[in-house]
Amino acid sequence: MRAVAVLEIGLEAAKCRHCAVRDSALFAGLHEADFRHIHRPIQDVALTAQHTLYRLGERGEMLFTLRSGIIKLLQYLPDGNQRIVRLLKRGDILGMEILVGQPYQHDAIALSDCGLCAIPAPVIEQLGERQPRLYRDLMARWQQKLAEADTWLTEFTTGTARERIARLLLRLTCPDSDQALPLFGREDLGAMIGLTTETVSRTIAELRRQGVLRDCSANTQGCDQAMLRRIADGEE
Amino acid sequence: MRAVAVLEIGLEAAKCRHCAVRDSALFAGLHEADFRHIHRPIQDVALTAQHTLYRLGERGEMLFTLRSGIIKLLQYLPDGNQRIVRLLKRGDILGMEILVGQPYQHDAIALSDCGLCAIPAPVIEQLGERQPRLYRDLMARWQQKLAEADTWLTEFTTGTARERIARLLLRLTCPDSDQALPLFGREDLGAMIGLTTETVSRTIAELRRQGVLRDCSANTQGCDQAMLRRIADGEE
DNA sequence: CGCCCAGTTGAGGACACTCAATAGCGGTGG
DNA sequence: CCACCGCTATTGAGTGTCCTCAACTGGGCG
Repeated sequence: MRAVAVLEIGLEAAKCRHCAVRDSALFAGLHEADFRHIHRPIQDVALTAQHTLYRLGERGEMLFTLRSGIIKLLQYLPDGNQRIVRLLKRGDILGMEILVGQPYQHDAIALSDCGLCAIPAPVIEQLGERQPRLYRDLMARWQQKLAEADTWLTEFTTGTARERIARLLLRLTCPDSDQALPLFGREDLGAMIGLTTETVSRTIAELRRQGVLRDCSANTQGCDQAMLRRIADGEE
Repeated sequence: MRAVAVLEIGLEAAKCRHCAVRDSALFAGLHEADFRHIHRPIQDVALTAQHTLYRLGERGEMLFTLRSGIIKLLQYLPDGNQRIVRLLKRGDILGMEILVGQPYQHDAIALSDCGLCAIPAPVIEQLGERQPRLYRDLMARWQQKLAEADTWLTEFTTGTARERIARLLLRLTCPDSDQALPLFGREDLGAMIGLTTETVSRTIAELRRQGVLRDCSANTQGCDQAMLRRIADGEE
């Protein structure tokens, strides 16, 4: 399923100044004057759930800021199995590898409907010359992604299925900081923590029976965070 | 075991020009003139096997270039178990997180005797102002580490013990590109791929019985790379 | 010589995987 | 409107792999 659903709408760069995610986004540190030096269009992209933004190995010249929605980054094993190596959420950047001359390193697929900004790499390079601070921000982003990757590795590949799922649910809940969490497909959940869909399904069903999870709405679950934390730490 | 074995020898920065790993190291892109602007000492550090270079959570101001030896980066699970998230080899940089104001993110422990250069963070910042290219190199390094982390995740957390160990052995062999590979302790091997020491031991013993591995010298093994590759891909 | 540590091997059991059948939900077309 | 289809989630039974606990081996070193 290719990115047929990508809508492209040319935008004045000036709009970035008032972007909903400007503070958390790449341009947070820029001054008003800097925006005048953006000479190539930054495009608005809408990506519907299940569609692909880019594929592993493609050479592109765009990087993306995620304004809304959730995107998964996929890698593949020799045997064809796939593994989700990261989730991206509001404010995150995708495709930074373009800046250092590499092709995209993953398949990027929307888990929900998404809104993004597509930024041509040359724009970043131009801005970087006037505002070296942009490079520091970029380095900080890379470092953050690296730290996340390390945590992902330690948390989601060790311990029992029950522990891993508890950790995953906690991590999916935190961003909103309340107790609601959207449940993705069992297959996706499995691909994040290295378990089969059946095991994920069984474990989640059991958590529900024990009252740790409660149905809220269609795809949302309420959860007992304290209990999840105990399970995650192997105390239960 | 703290870094009691660290020997520090003040060096003239000028020596970096003739460093054994200069081409592959951080300063590869610098010109002769740039070296005159290094005003703080870059120190030579020797770290013996099993000793700690820095610990998770410490605030330091040094980053390090690894000239020789191998270093493991460790993270911990809530239950106290540890996981090796990355291996560093000749030419790699440790502690880059210092540059973006973070404390060290891992325990860094030598797997073999190591030689390093300790570079104060301010030196990088000074050089970066005259040579923006340094920032690009740093970004490329971060990206490379991130790609490695993703591969590590996909290769070493999926499939049977046999497959994972084959993949690990291949990855440990490749750097030297011949067929010799140093075998670390079983416990370390297990911490890299999420298996117990017993399972690692059993699997390696079996590979030896099948002739895929042969004893060479004390800690070195010869291996049948073609066979390992078949096993790694799940064909055997 | 005997201790200590790392690696090896064994037996038993728990856990997650595989294969397979069933249930629930939404959409489509008669 | 309802029957049918396809897809996902759930559940079950049986098996295999890996973990746990424990004993044994062999080399290095005091």
